[in-house]
Formats: sequence, C-alpha cells, structure tokens
Amino acid sequence: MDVAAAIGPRLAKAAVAVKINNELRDLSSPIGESGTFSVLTLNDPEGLDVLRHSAAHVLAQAVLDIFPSSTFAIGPAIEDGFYYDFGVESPFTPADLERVEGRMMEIIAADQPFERRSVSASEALQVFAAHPYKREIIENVEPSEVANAGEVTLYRNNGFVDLCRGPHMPSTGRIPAVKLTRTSGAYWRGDQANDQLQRIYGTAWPSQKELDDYLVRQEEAEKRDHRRLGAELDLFSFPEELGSGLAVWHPKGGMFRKLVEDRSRAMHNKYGFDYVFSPHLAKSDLWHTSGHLGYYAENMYPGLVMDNNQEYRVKPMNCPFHILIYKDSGHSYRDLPIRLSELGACYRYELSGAVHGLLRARGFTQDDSHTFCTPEQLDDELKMHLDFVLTWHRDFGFEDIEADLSTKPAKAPEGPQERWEAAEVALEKVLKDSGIPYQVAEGEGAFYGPKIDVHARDAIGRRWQLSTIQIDFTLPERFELEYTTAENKPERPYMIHCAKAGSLERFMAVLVEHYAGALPAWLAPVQVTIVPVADRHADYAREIMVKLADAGLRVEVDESGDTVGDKIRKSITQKHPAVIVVGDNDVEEGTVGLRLYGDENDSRGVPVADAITALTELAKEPAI
RNA sequence: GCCGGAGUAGCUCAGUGGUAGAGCAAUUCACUCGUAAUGAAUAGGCCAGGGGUUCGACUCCCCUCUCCGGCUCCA
Repeated sequence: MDVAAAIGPRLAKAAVAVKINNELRDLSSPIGESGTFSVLTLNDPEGLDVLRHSAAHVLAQAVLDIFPSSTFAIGPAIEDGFYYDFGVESPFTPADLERVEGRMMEIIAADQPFERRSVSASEALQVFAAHPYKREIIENVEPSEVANAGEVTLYRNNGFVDLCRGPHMPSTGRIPAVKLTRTSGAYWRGDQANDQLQRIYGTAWPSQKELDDYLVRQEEAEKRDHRRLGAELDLFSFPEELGSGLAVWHPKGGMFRKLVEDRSRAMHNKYGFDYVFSPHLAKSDLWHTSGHLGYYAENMYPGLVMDNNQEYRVKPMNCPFHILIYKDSGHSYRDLPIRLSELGACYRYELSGAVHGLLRARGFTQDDSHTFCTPEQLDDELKMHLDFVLTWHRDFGFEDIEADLSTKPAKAPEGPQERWEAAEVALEKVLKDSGIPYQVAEGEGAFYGPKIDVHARDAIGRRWQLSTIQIDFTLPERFELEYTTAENKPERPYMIHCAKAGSLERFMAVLVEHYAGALPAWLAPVQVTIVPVADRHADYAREIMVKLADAGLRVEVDESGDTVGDKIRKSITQKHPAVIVVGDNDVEEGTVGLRLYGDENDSRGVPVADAITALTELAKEPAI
C-alpha cells in the first residue's frame, strides 16, 4: 500500500511528501510492513523544502527546454526559495529569466507527475552522458548515501530526467506559487578553482498570497537597508574618493557613534577592563611573529616601505599590540587576570566583491579586548565575558540571542591538546549556565583555538553574528607569554579575544536596520525637534530648547520658514523621537505641544516641566 | 578576485549618434501658518574617469574606478 492510499484522497490533496521511519519519501512510496509514517504538508518546513526542490527541478526543465545545449549541476532548496546551477555558453539575461519563468508556468499548468526510478550508476552515467556535472555527482556518490549500493535515483517528468535523491511533490501542478528572482555566477562545488556556472535563484510558496507577502517583506528589508537609511538620516557616507569600503561619519552619525563608544567604554570599565591604545601600523616583523603575514596576508593591506627599507603594515587586528603591552613587564599570577580593551581601528583588504556598506567594510573599529589569565581563572573569565556580551546586546534591544560553540578543527589545530579539551569544556559550561540556546559547530573552530560566536535576531528575524569570544593558544606561544606561578615557575597564560559588538560600524548598521532607522531615544542623534508655529514664537522655542538641553536632551529648533505641517513632516522623516510645537497658547500658558514618534496623537498644553519629565524618561539610557 | 547588472543635478529618476530634463532638496522673495509637503522665482551637470570609433559621443567600443545582486572569502 502506498501513502496516498493509506491516508485517503482528502489528506492526500494537502500532502506533499511523507516521512516513513523518519526518512523523507515521496507520497507514492510504499509504507512497508512495520512502517510508521507522518504526512508532510506545505505547512511543515520540510514540506516547504520539498516544494522548493520540486520547483528547482521545474526550473532546470524549463532551462533545458529553452537552452538545449546547457548542462545542469545542482538545484537545492534554500531559505525562502531555491536555485539551480547551469553550465551555459552565455550568462542569462533578465529577458531569458522571463522566458524561463514563462516556460515554468506552462510545465506547472501541465501538471506533469514526478516519477521516481532507481537505476544502476552505470545506467545513470549513460542517461547523463551530456552532463558532466551530473556524471561527477554519480561517480562520487557514497554507497552509504543510497538505499541500494551502486544505485542512484532518477526523477522523470514528461521526458525531463534529473538525478535526485528526492522526495518530490506528486506532480508539477502542485506548485502553487513560484517566481524567479535573480541570477548570479557560482562556482561548481563552491570552489573558485572550478568552472563558474550560472545560477538562477527563485522563490516558491504555498500560496500566491504568501509569495506576495514574501516580496513585500523583501521590500521592507530594502527600506531598512542601513546604506539607504544612513544617507537619508545623514549618518555616514562612502565617498568614492576614499575607496571601496571606507566610510566617513557625518555629525548625526558621529553623535550616534559617540553614544555607542561611550557605552562601550563604560561597560568595559564596569566589567574590569583597562583601556589601552595602539597605533594603526607596525613593522612587518611584528606581523611575522604573530603569524598574520603567514596566515592572513591576503587580507592585509600591502606594506609601506619607510626609512632603511623598513616595511610597515596597517593593522588588521589589535592582538599583537595588546600582547606587547602584556610583555612589557614580567607578571606574577597575582597580576592576573589582565584585561586590556581598545576601540581599535583595523583595516582589512576585503575582496572588492565582498564589500557591503558598513556590514563588510575595509576600515572598521573593533571593540576589542584581550584577557590573559591562569588556567584556574578561565571559567570565571569566560563567564564574565559571556555575561558582558549578553548584557551588551540586551541593552541595545536585542532579545533573541543564540550562540555557536566552534570546536577543534580536524586539520592542523595548534596548541596543547589538554588545553583544547579544557577550553571546550569551559566554553560549553558557560553557555549552558547562561541559559541561551546554542549549537555545537563541530570542527568549526579556528586552528588557534575554540570559540563562542553570539548571534542576535533583528526585528524582522534576520540572524546577525555579532560577538565572538575566542581562546587563543597560538599567540601566547608565538610571543612566549609567561607569568610566574606561586611555585615560582614560568607558566603560559590563557588568552581570550573578545569583541562584544564585533565591529562598531557593523553593529551600528545592524542597529539601524533593526530599528528601521528609528533609534531608541537614548541613541537618537537628535531627540527633540522644537517647532515654533510662527516667527514670533522663536524666542520661546529657544527658551524651551535651553531648558531641555539643561536636562541633558539633544534638541534642535526648526526656525525655517516652512509651515508647521512641513516641519513636523521633516522631523518624522528624520525619525526624531519627539516633536514639540509651541504657539501663542503655549507662550501665554508656559506649555508645549508634544508629539512622539510613531504616535499620531499629540498632546497640547503640556506644562514644560511635565514635558521635560516625559522626555528625559523617554531618553533614559539603560543602566550601566 | 570571479559572473552578471549599473553609474545622468545633493537625492530619486527620464532621455538620446546632432553637445541635457522632471520631482524633491538648495537659494531668494512673498506668506507667519497649531501637528506628514504654502506659492513663485533662481541657481545647479566634464552625463563616474581615461582612451578609441565618428564630421559629431551622454549615447557605440576598450580600459579603470565606484556601486548593486550573487559566488568566493571571513587565519
């Protein structure tokens, strides 16, 4: 008996695939004797993947129909959609995309059934004689990946055959809503050394409405793009004259940045860090000792050759400088932990195609710290670091926080084995104790040590990697860092790298996107706009401004000749948290009109003292 | 770096082998106004930069820079 028969026609209509003994299978699969099964619909994430993967097949089918000489590679479901990679003579144009989408619609309308067939690898190689990428996949199939060793599965619909593990929806007509979104180049198997293929991306949803909603969400995301808001709110810009990935901060953005920096310093102080400062460049010898010129050179700016042929490099990281501060004197175990922090400007030569606003810039500022401690202090130090990081994000309004624990990589880890183990145990313990959700990324650690990466979800559900807490076995070794134990023996300290925001610029970009530009009042460059109704109210407006400024608020008076409505509009489009309007009545009564961002209702005749109380409350910074 | 797309006024964009337009912003004048755009006038451009083709290039071709979407990268 197959699943469709078992569940009856009504359920079968909504079903797209089935899980038999916890394995994803086609709806037409036989259940078997002892089979337990559950039906997947488009409401299940896995069911949605089946839809998207099926849509990817239809995409490949359409492309091969229109471009018979093209070869096809792989086409998986991804977040929100799917893609398929093709080998074609010339890249797809937007017009091609329309044609392909049109052909897909015809295939969907034809409601072609997907038929599954299991064949021997040698037969499959013949089927895909003209498709080298498919052949390569067949030749590399691990016996453990298929039910019957030596066999692979094919899916056929109306003459189009694809190599695929499945499952698929019963037929092409079951795809409710699909749209092709963009094209791009992509390397075969993701390797730059391989052929470059042409990728087509698409999105598919259980209904047209959900597709439309998705497109609206994309537009929303575009509207909160920090590059756009940064220009609209006059926070920063990227003058072409500076070069790619290099920003300047305008006065409004400068105030925002100062507020973030001030908080960073205050928080580091609270958590027991000392402030240090280091230069932007150093002799290349330093970077040889640190190993950066060995492992990281391609991300560093080229050398500057100075007097006596001495070469200097701009710093991509702050670590070696902090190490030299540690090394400047001998240390007793009594001195430890030593915690050095710096808002350090770093420069990394990111690939030109990778630069992306402030999220991936070539010049940026790390809220960096390096902690040197004894093995006995490791647990407490990690606990403190994680607490700092979590508090930092929560204060800025990120509630949804999770972490990855990256453990020892398989290839070439450096440092003593027992310290790796101890460190991983300690990192996992602090994660457990913190109560935040975390995943273990096995083998994802750097060669120099394990780490915790902390991610926050923003207001529209995107996940940003922000903080990192990394243990480093390599640098203390390379710089021969030591302290003297109670037994008067030299011992190597543990070293903990930690960035809380990550890069300040990137963090601020994420804040801008999270809040869609309407920053919380304590971070807003201008907190209150005062609007005099007519020129004769300007003196009173200035009086109010002085009072608000004395109360610690950041205030502007709009004395332009514009109408009240226009001034209000400008304040709102600049996303200022509050507007105060003052007219004849207010001058007489000693009151103001108050309107808060996001609230169309205004309060009139508010006594000045009450307005100040309300606004200072609104603008209150989270306690440190 | 690679694949594709793009660069016209501060911003958003139109335009075309015969040397450039709109809206917003700016400036000036008038208006003095009570919660999302008062009106008029003015000014503003080496059409990203550099080479070529052409009688003539913003337009066609090549190179460079910058941006956008991906890939890649993120010791």
